[in-house]
Amino acid sequence: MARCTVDYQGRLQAHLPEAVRLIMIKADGCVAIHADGGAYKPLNWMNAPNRLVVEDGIWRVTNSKGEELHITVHEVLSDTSHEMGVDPGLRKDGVEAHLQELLAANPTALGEGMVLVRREYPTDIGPVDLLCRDPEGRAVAVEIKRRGEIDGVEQLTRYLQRLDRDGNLRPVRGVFAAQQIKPQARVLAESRGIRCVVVDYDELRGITSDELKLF
Amino acid sequence: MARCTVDYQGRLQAHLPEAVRLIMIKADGCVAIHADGGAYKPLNWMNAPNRLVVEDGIWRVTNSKGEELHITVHEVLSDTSHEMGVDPGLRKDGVEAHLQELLAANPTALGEGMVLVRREYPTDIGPVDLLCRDPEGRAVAVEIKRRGEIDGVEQLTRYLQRLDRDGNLRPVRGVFAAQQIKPQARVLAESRGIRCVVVDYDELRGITSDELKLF
DNA sequence: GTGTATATCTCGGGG
DNA sequence: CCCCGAGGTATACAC
Repeated sequence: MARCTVDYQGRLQAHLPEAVRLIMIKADGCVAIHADGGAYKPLNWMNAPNRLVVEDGIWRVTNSKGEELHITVHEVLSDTSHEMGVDPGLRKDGVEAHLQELLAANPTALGEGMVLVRREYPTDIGPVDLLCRDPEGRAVAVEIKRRGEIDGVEQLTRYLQRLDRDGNLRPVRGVFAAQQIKPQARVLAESRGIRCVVVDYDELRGITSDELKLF
Repeated sequence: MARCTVDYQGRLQAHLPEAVRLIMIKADGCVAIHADGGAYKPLNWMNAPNRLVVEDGIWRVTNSKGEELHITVHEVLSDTSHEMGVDPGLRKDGVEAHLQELLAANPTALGEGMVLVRREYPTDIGPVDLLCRDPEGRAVAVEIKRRGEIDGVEQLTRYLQRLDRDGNLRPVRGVFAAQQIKPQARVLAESRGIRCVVVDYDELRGITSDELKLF
């Protein structure tokens, strides 16, 4: 805890007038300067890897990209340090990757008789989440989101344009699959002939468990 | 500082096994749980506004959206508190808004004889950064970015489609202006007839200062 | 409140 | 190293 003034120069310029703040330095060397409010984002920071030099009450933090953080410490109110060891890390469930796994295992949730060709089907502008074939054997590109917004429709549109150049696939239809689809995104998708599918994560997980029980 | 176990349920599910971590609570009530590394982002957090109830060594943080953060505190290693007062706040320079100001003051940096019509020209899907007229009086929509990427080209494309419906403006040309333009973004822009302009922030600032000196 | 755009976004994965 | 995509994105601002 210290009364300090801070200047950052790098991707932009920023200045913090003198005030009392929390300065946090982690084991990897990263520095964060927190005010007493405003969510988890610090006012100023410098990520690892960096170099910290303290001289005449001024902390100069620099990195290889030429960014500089200068902390002028006017008064130290408290200075504590703790050994913490390695953190075992965070386990997450329910992100897009899981939705993709579940849909890859249950492509019929995207439409009657749908068959998976492959996940992360590559194009020269990035991979399509799923490439499938419908019952008539036509190619279907699937973009999966947790929350379906306009950006996702644009992304799928770019992939469709790309895939349509491939004679073995053309014509490629599009499916936009999400747990929730915003009205604007739905309008844009449907105006481009892209079918929207709302998927239920818990239901999908149930189907997969049921199948596992059956076999 | 505490040895703790953490569970979050809300927009996803997440679990943190027992370990020593820093638990930070700010004046606005927001909670952040930090490991000793990994930049400024906490492992888990709950933003303000929320409600914190401590009972039997379990901290239950809930908010109105139905998100829940449970911190099971096994051992408290240190517990400190500081009064900090109100922070005077951060001054920034060099973000997109400043680039927009500078280009609005110097539209000729976007092309010979370019004249500003207005900043933040409204459309029904959001405001265009700048609307200008070229020397022949034709409308030019300008999208400004610090770093020009594909999303920005898509954004400008949507605006151009919208603006082209207006008989007083049609046909509207597009200019994509950024301090740096990624190759993919340039290819996409130019394939859509959008002109790319790389602008130098410092040079632009210099021009503006020079003009101020002249008058 | 939704909708839109920005961010020193952060973070991770793949070439 | 850059590029690209996801994020409990957060944050600000307009409607």
